[in-house]
Amino acid sequence: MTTNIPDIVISRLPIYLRALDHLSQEGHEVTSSQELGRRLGISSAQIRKDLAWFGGFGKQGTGYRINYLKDQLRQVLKIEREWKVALVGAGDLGSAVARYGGFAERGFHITCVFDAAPEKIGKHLGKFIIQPLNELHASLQNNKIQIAMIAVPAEHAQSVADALIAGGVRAILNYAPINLNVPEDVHVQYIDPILHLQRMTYYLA
Amino acid sequence: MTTNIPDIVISRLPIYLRALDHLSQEGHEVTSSQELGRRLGISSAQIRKDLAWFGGFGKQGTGYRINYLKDQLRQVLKIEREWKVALVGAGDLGSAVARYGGFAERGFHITCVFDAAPEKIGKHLGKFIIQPLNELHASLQNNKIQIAMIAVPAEHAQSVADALIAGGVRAILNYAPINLNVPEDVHVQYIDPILHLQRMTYYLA
DNA sequence: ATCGAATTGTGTTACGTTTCACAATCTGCG
DNA sequence: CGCAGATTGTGAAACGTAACACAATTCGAT
Repeated sequence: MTTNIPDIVISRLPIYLRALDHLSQEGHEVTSSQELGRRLGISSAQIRKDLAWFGGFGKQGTGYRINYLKDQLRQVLKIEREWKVALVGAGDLGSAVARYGGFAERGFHITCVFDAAPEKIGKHLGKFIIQPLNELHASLQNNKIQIAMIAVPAEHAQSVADALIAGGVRAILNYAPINLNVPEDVHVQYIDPILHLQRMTYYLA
Repeated sequence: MTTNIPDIVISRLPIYLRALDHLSQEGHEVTSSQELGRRLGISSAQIRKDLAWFGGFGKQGTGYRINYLKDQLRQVLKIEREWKVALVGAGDLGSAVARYGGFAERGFHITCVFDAAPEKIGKHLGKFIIQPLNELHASLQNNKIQIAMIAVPAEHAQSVADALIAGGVRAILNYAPINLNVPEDVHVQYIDPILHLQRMTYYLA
């Protein structure tokens, strides 16, 4: 199967999964594309089309068994397994990220933390020991790390990204407010709250 | 001019603006759609089309004067002014948000901080005093606040959003991992790093 | 056993977005 | 001055995405 599934479809699957989790918690065992759509503000047709890329997960007349659908989506997204994650930057933002328990809870385990500042090296950040950047390459490779988060100042983000990629990282979550240039086979996602705010003010009076 | 500009166009303007800031800092005075596009991984045609929605900011043969274009974009996005922002939730995440200086730097001034926990009320968070939720409505209206950030647990996010909207908020930046149902005239943006990570694992081996 | 209400999966149509391609214009230089 | 090179703004074409609409199926009620 060489079908090329649109990235925009992939981007919605985690959202469906999140909604399915909530439905589970509320005691539901079965749901429908309509119910999901109502909750998410997405048309039921789109949800069905999205899921159809990966197979027929539902039953006509009945809908979708929530637990089954969750398992299937987790497999599609490859999050039924655990992932190791490197964190670069142990400043305010990096520290907050390292202390946040939500990543490990969801199977993303921070395994290494790096920082450039000599005075921080060797100190603990949560349960991690901060390593110097010159150990980055070796640590990434020893731990076979494919995912990294960047929480350094914008001016250093590109060189950090280059080093991460050289060390084998293929997915980057970038908290630095700058666009990264990366090879085609490397995936980058951006988190910049300012961008979101600036996008909304346009619509305000 | 009742032209309805696509939201996807609006969403790119802050990105252009960020890149223009970097170009300024590097000493450039003029740029072109090509140069911008190269930096951002966006086609030059798209950048020109996007900007053309708002007028001819460039000069044929020459390109765009960076400072002029920045000013124009800031006006379009309504970020040439200062905005007051309310923050709900003073837990780990809320505290990190409150302490982060980047918002004020960009004209988004956190003005009120709210939390449900009685033991936090009246304490300082950075330079803000944490207020109880029952003061939310009055404080929003007194301060004419239109923008809010939600940093409470998922299960309380919807009711907080409802209260914010009742108090006059029209733009919400939601850090809680849940979809919010809001009226048509209210804008919501989401920040959930887990979603970004789960979206990238699909492409990893 | 049959009916009716609910719901999926999907071919088709409608809509939205991006890219192409080029005339128009600008600048600097000989 | 007049030309070469660069670059914008934009109509038209190509591409991508979402919505529509319905046959097929399921299930519970009678």
